[in-house]
Amino acid sequence: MKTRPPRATISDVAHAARTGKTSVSRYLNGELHLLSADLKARIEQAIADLSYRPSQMARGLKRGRTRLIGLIIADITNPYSVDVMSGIEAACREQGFTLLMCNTNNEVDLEQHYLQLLSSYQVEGIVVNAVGMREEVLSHLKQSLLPMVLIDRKIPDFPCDVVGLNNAEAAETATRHLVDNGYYALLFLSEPLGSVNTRRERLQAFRQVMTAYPQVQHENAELTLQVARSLQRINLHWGSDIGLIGFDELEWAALAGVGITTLKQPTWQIGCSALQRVIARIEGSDLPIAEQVFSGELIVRGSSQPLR
Amino acid sequence: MKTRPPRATISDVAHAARTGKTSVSRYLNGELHLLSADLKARIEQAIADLSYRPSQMARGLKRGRTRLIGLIIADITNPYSVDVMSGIEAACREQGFTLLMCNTNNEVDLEQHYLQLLSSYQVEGIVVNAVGMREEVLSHLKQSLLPMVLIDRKIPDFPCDVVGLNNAEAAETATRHLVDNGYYALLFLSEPLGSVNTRRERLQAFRQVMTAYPQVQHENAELTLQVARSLQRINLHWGSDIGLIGFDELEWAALAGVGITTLKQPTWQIGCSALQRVIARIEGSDLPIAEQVFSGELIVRGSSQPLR
DNA sequence: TTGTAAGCGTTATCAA
DNA sequence: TTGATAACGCTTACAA
Repeated sequence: MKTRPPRATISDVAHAARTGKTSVSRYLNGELHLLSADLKARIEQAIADLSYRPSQMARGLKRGRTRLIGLIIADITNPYSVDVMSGIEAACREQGFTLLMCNTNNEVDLEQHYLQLLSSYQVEGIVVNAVGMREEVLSHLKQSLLPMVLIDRKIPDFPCDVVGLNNAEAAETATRHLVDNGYYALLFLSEPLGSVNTRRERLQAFRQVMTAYPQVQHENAELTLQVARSLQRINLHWGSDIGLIGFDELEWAALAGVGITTLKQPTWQIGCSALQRVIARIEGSDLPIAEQVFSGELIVRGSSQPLR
Repeated sequence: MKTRPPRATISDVAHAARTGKTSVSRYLNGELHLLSADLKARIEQAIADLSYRPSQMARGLKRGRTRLIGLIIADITNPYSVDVMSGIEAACREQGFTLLMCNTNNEVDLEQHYLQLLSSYQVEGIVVNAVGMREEVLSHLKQSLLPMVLIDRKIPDFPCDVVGLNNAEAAETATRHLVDNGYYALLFLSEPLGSVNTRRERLQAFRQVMTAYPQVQHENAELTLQVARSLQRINLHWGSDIGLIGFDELEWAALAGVGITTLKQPTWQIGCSALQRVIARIEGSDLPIAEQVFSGELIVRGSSQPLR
């Protein structure tokens, strides 16, 4: 059993600098105008000598501000989430906050667990990356009274700031692209719609565009066996003259066959904005609850160019 | 400016249950045998009524144990890192620890920043996923006196527990596979070797295997312009009869062309073991510093099957 | 079986 | 300009 040396405390510093804790605290909090040059120097020296770092635990306890922000992610292995995370992380750093990341692995119990956990560490706000999160899980979040911002997905009947993609615009862009490229039958694939706003918005835009092109067959399918049936109904044989556009850019999209056309989301930007919004709430902003959407970008590759 | 209701404290609970803080604390810490059934019930009720959650800040301050573990990752967008992270996260949860994840983005300054940050939150130990981390950065870590475990990569001249892949075995497997499949000229590609043990170990195993096959041409190259030169020297034209094996399994490996053969690392397992090792150190284990290696698995796809 | 009081490392109040 | 001193919410001797 080895035992590590205890950290230096503010009292140690005060003692080494032959002064009181108050002055050291002032030094730490930038109230330098209250300190004589001499005292300032002594404190500086003592801190260096003891390589003292203030305890955020004690600080948080006393001030009630922990400078901690919680991030709840449904699926940490999702590339979209990783990108968003990266944006949030950068924004946190810039604003002097620290991120407590939690991965719920799409499990309801974990969701609860982490929500309580974050609360017990007194995070000042949370960002929820709801991509892939099941609905019954999201509803738990409503209980939390913390400043909170959702990413990508809204929670039905729960007013909350949301930052995400302009789904309608993006779906419209993608749909028109296919039509313009001469495809004569379109299939819209989606996970079960449920009350997930992103899916509904994309589908609605798709249908809207379709009304302008009565000659183009179209169909909607949930990602189940129903897909096969729909393919059959629009008389399309998988593997021959079929186009493909996916939401979310993928690292390997250019490598798979002729390349897959994707609709790229400004993920980093989304993460960054979400964080700024939480911080605004933490600082007490009472702006009306809002939805902030960003435009996507269509990255055209071989999969949406008709074969000759 | 909205103001949120203050959290209930242990005193509030004690008051509501008509008892003292001590009993509530005992209840919270599972010392139930010391409480009468009646008192236990009152406390339970009060906690529920106030939806009280103990403050980990105060707890950590008092006990000196924060149940926090820091994770330093060089590149959060690296799929390998994400997998490892996932394993660590699961192990943390099981052991009742919470993870503070930090992404250094391969930047030296951030490394320093996060090291101090983790220390100021009094994490009880750290795991460093050094994949992609520059050497001069790793050396900063030596300063930390915390229980620490490295993943994948060692730090030169710094004795520390390491968990990772059995690089020699893996490189040997991959090399033999190529030879067995009839390739007659092998090229070993690597980032600059530097003093990075993983790269050196893999290269050494490669050379070792090569001594057994004098008829097979081979060459080593750093991932620079030198690659082109080496390709030329072994008289190989990129695009025709060339095989490929990559370290680390990739989600899309099967989708790219004929598929890319990869050497899959047991990433999750590695993360999990690393965490268990840190915890052992936290609990005071003074086992000798050790290196724990796992075997990789060769996932054979088209890229290592010779074209006819 | 229950409760009182001291103290963890900070910051805030107030007096010197 | 400085510095005691009292909290912050919890755990833990120690008493009762």
